[in-house]
Amino acid sequence: MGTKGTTNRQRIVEAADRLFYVRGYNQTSFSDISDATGLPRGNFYYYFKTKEDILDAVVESRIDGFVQILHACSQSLADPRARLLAFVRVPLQNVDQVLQYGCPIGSLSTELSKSSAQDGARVHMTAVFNLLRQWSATQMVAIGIAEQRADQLAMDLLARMQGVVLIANIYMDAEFLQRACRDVESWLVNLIDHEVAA
Amino acid sequence: MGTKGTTNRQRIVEAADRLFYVRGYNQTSFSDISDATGLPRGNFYYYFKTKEDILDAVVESRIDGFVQILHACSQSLADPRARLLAFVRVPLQNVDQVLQYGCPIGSLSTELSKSSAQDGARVHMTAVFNLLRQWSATQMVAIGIAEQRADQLAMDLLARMQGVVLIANIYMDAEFLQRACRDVESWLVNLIDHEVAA
DNA sequence: GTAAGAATCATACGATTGTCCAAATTGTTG
DNA sequence: CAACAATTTGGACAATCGTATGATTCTTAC
Repeated sequence: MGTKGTTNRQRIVEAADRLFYVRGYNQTSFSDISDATGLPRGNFYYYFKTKEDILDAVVESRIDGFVQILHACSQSLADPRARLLAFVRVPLQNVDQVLQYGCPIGSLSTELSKSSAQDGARVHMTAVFNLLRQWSATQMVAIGIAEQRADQLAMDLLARMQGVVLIANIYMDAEFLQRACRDVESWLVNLIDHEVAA
Repeated sequence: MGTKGTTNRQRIVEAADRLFYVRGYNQTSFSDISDATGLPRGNFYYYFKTKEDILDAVVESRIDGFVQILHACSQSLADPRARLLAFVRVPLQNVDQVLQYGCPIGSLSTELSKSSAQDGARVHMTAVFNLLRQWSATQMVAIGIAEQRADQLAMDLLARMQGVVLIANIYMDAEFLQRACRDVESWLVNLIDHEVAA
């Protein structure tokens, strides 16, 4: 079978993934992907009918990546609290990228929420948020928080992290990123204690 | 003098302002602005040498708008606490726009933080954030919070609001927007009491 | 070894992009 | 009215965009 084929397809998706993050979706051209991969432009249309198909593949790839990461996190950490705290610390493990380009999910979702592309892209991208949202809520339920409340808190957690990353990106302020992440951590700890006690 | 000239220039800036918000900067073409204003494309280059100059004018216009709003807020509300609470409630007064297009400042800043445009645009756009940051910090200092701590809290406030608006936009969730804004409100109130007491 | 199909390549298309300019129009002043 | 500057206009520009196609190479099965 196409061992080389899937390789090339994967190279396209990987290059597009990074470019969509660094330069944005609309500002990434087929020439950019061509330059990044070394593959000629015409080859793309063998794997993808349109540019939005590449975006869909990138989103799907990101979802797969997160699924793997979250799965590995769930296996290496038994305590749901520890899992959530590890999740909060994710931005601190890619400080430079976060400061330069913001959150890969948040920035792309924001771009796609503009009324330029079809609704398909917007819907697909929110799937990534749904994944993180449901995973976070699941951990909270495991701690002992009611399901409905857990979903609320999961959205709050995503909102806080997105806000922190956005401001850190705007100001390219590493110090703020670290401090604010710690604040989210302690907020989460206090909140869990308080919620479970009730 | 150019009474008609400044009018046309203003019309361009106003149309660009809305289009940059609704469709994004990169996805707004000169044809779009031409269609929105009824002015021919060629006319833009009498007032602006480049597209980025239009962006600069839009940013300047937004700064002026915020300066006026904040000034009016400072005059109508004597209590700094009330001013901050009114600031937090701003997203609730433009719910539909926020849900559809997100925050005018945050989304545009995020777009410009990508490595497509020159640094000039990025720097100019952060000026809007600086305005809100300094104003918020000023209110907190007026309440009795130390200057350095007030700046930290101002950034936290901006981060929380940005996060709430971003998530509300992604999910187009009006209910979350209202609840989360109230949460930020109560966080702010509790925080002020706690900080001032110390 | 050769036919069939998958995969790769170079090239070209029409549309749109931001940019620019040389006339045409308007408005102001002597 | 004439002269001059300020403003407006429509079209043309090179470049790039996403898209598309026909030919070429590679892989595989019989």
